[in-house]
Amino acid sequence: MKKILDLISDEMMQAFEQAGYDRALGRVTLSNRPDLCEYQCNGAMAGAKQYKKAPIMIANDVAAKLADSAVFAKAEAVAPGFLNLTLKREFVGDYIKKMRADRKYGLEEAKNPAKIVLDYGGPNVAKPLHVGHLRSAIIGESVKRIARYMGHTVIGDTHLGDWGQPMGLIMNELKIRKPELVYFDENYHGEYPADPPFTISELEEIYPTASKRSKEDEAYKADAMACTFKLQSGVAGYRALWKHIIAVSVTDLKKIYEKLNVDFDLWNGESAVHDMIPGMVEAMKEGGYAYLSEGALVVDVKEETDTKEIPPCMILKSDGAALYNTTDLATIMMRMETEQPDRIVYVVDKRQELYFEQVFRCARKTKLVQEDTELKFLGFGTMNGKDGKPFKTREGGVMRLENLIQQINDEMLRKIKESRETSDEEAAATAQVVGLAALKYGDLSNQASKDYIFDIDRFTSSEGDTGPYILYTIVRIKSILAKFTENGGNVQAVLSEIKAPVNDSEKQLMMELAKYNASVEAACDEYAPHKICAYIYDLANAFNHFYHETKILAEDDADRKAGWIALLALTRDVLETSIDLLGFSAPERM
RNA sequence: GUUUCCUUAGUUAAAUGGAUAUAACAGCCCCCUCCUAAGGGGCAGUUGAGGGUUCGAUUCCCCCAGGAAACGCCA
Repeated sequence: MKKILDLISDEMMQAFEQAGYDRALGRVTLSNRPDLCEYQCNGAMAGAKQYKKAPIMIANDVAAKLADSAVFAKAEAVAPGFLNLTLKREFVGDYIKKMRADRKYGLEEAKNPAKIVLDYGGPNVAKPLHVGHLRSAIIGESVKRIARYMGHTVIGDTHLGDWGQPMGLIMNELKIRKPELVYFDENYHGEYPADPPFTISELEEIYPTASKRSKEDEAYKADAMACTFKLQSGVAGYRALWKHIIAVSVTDLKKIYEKLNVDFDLWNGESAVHDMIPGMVEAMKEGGYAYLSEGALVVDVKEETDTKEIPPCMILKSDGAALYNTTDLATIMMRMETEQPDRIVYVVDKRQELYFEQVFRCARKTKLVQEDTELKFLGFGTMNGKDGKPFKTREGGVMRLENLIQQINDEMLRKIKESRETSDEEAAATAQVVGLAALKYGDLSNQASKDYIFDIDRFTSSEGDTGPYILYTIVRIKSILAKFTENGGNVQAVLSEIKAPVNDSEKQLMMELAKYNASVEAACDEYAPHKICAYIYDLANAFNHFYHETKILAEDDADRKAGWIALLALTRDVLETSIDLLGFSAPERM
């Protein structure tokens, strides 16, 4: 279905053409002055020079052609040359009626669906998720859902950190604590136990302890490196132990991601590409791309158009070991082999932008990807505390994601109990649903690339531009529809009864609904979930305004009432589809 | 030091080069015999400084001030 703005523009362009002007001038935009008109066209001013004519004269010529337009109730030329437009009620009602009948509410899927690998999440094995992982998860999940809804094929890969030094540290510490474990007996050749020799909480305690000690104790560090080496070279006991670490961690990670309503198609870790590294490095050497510099193996990625110095991309450290770059490049290689994506998108902290620029250039130069494979860095800003500095616990430490979620839920629960009589059970369930919306909306409503301030009071408030406000609006609609059903009405039966709007707030609501397809499309093209947030906030506002001015269930005219019920159902459907794209949902009551 | 990004109301955030810069929160004032007042309506308050391009600049260019980040063996 065409976007409403395109339909309006078509009508305007035709008028420009009929009046003897370039039709390209007839592009219409949303009004900047809602007090004066609904839509506007500034083409007359743009064309003034070309036609050596006062803008107002051009605008008058065009307006004359629109006198009996089927689209515009009013099209007037205003000084210095604006064309102020008001839509016909029938035109708006008709558009919404068609939108209702459309499977995706008027949204057209992408003409060239792409296969996209989306790299987000980035958790590390044996380390609890902390607030730093939050944005990647939330933004990535939403980008994934939006792109899929637009018809693209998206593969979400968490790119687990499961291979490097941390693994060696854990194993070494474990060896010290429990040397009797069979995994450390290199003469053992039997089956290894199926149950892990540690719990997740032990694991989470072991890593920081080991990490700290390795910084103070050289011998300890050397032992840990030896463990890393044994793992990477395939010593059976170490591999078996490592598998336990992964299994225990991933189970725990999945639990928390589930709480966030985030899931991945692939749990490939850095380990998955380990075996590809030697071949890849060799190919880079043979291709004449990689050379030794200061002892390390690097690939130059400078380009003539650079305004800044881009350091070469390091492939191997001077001790010959692989590093982050190496695994990322190998991961690109693997993805190209297994998935052949058109696009690989990384949802990563924006501070890594230069690093990824190097990796992308290196991948391109060494032909790991095809020329038309798009590599996209989607950097996000930091979540800050109220002091404007990166978010910390009161003690100054890193806050675990679990605790953050719990804080939001507790606050939500407190608010629910304060405002309404409910059973403890229902209140707790509602608090979870609304809490997640508060958290996600609070994050996603900001431009991903910007830093933002995490403010629990603001996010959980139902006043203003917040998740709870959106949910409350949906719940209100559901409540009316439920009452309608209770009184013997049938919502399904009246869905197609949408009519031309009879009052202003109804028309406003319809015009907001009509922007749905354009909003989702823009959000997808620009990887910008915040555009969907802005859209549903406007829509919720338009609905609440309409709600206050209109007594829906008390309406005597059955026809009119049916139309309103249909409008409500559509509003609910659009809102619920939208929040699903953002990665949260609404309760039945709150 | 070099480079990049940012600077909008008291605060947090919006605005393909268009009119009187848009909202929210906080502040002040109204509205529940009425479908959830977790709502609605109203008042007041803003583009860091200076140049330039343009009929028109928050937006593009230059410069200054303030902030953040990145800058080869961490990820």
